[in-house]
Amino acid sequence: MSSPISAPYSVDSPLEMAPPEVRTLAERVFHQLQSDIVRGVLAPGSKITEPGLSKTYGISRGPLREAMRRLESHRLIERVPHVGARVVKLSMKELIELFDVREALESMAARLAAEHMSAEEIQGLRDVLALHEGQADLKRGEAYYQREGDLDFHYRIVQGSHNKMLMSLLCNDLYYLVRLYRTQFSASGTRPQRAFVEHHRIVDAIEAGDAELAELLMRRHVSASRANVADRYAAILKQQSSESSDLSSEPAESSGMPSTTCQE
Amino acid sequence: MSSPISAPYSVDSPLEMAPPEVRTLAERVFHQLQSDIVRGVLAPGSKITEPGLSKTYGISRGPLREAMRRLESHRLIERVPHVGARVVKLSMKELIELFDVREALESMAARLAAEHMSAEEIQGLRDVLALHEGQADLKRGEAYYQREGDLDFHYRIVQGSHNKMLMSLLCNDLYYLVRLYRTQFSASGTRPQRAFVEHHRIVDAIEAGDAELAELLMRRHVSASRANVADRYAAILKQQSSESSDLSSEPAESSGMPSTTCQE
DNA sequence: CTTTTTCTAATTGTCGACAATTACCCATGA
DNA sequence: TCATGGGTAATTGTCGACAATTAGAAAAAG
Repeated sequence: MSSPISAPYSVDSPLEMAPPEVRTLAERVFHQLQSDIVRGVLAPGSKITEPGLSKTYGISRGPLREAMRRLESHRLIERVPHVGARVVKLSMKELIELFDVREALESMAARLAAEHMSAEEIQGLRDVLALHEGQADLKRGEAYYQREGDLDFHYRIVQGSHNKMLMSLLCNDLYYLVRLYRTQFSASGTRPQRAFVEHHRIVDAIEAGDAELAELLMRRHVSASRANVADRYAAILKQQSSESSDLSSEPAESSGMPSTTCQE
Repeated sequence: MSSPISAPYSVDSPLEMAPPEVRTLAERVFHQLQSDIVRGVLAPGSKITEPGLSKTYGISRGPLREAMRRLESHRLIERVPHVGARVVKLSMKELIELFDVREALESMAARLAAEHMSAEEIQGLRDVLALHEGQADLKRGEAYYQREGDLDFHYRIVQGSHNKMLMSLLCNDLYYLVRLYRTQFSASGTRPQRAFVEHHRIVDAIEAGDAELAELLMRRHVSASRANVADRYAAILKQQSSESSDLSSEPAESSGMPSTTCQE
């Protein structure tokens, strides 16, 4: 059913990697749904119903509910008891918050990476960067490869931190959210080129073992990315409001469904 | 069944707060299990079986599995397909990692709290601190109230950050883990007194709106706490190894059950 | 006595059906 | 015309039973 998307690049990219061992139905449908949400097949804010998905994927509601529970804990869908679930739709405020958390966590990852990354890991990082730029030069596939390549870069640095707690938080909880928003707002203008430079500077700092510099550069890098995304979001929001002056982009407060409940 | 533990202090503590609205069986058993694990009723590393819990709590396996899924995503239990689940048991390395992540996240929370906390919230913080110290002076209940009070303090600062993503990560994912380890290693020596002082300094910085200072002080505070915990852990580990020289405290690598899988 | 193999029992994964709650539509009234 | 009430349909929550997989013990071979 879910044929693993054979990535056109083969530096064993951690993204879209064929799920290690999908031995249970619940896991399979979980990965399928995760992919569908992240790639925009299931639009943000759209309501998803158990009988519907049950028929769509041809499985019973049991495994499906487990998959949905996992999606909920990964913040990809939002559920309210006895009502239903819908694909998460980040408001601009929440998007900023996500990047703020990323800034704190990834700058820490960069510092640890500078301290703990092995020569092989650093070489792998450079390979990703080279591949990444090569495809960007070709100007083919536009922003797609750039986006995935960028995420690959961050992914590897987090892995290089050798901190499993950090890896779990960033790779499992936050990156899928980042990829979700990226289906909507891709980097624009001169941002990609500058991101390239920043990536190289970060790797240089890591290779030199300069933890402080790596941390600082990563902090700036994520911060710049946040500013870019905020601009894009504001622009789109402005465009939408000029078309129809409703405030449908902030359903968190008005509707009865809280976007993120802290005390459950 | 699970009578909400009526806390002896009543500044509407966010911990042990009666679950807002437990309308579904799965939620109830989730909170019950969460409490049992955190309080040590279910020992770390002990295996938990679905039929067993099903009989214990008198419910079917359906809601139970949902509760276990949620516990898994909150890192309180670890599951492997077709094998079973067991209560998480943090190794020293993982404990350090947890505190490292806390340091990055909570220092960020302190900075944001200094920027966004209202006068009422700050007053609430001071109340918690006063209550906290009053009970410590009484020397009654020993470390228990101190621990919960400390967590209350951190909890409120995170809330004061007004960053829902941060609140979710810290309050839902990490604090329960912190509480779990605290059932094993309570603060020792002169650490509680110094923690008091540090708490006050942090609140002072927040009240003064000094974001940078608040961030720095919180970073040091968590770092000091980590050092204390590491010492305690090492001491206990040494004691255990002198009793019986097996290496049972590091089951993550040897056994087939990985402690934290990043790419699932 | 050790090692391998097989078998049994227990546990997990999956399914379909029923009960409980909610949302929506329509009728009735002011 | 709008608000309010009830009723119906759909969705979610829960349960028990069956199938698939694994762990452990017992038995057989070396």
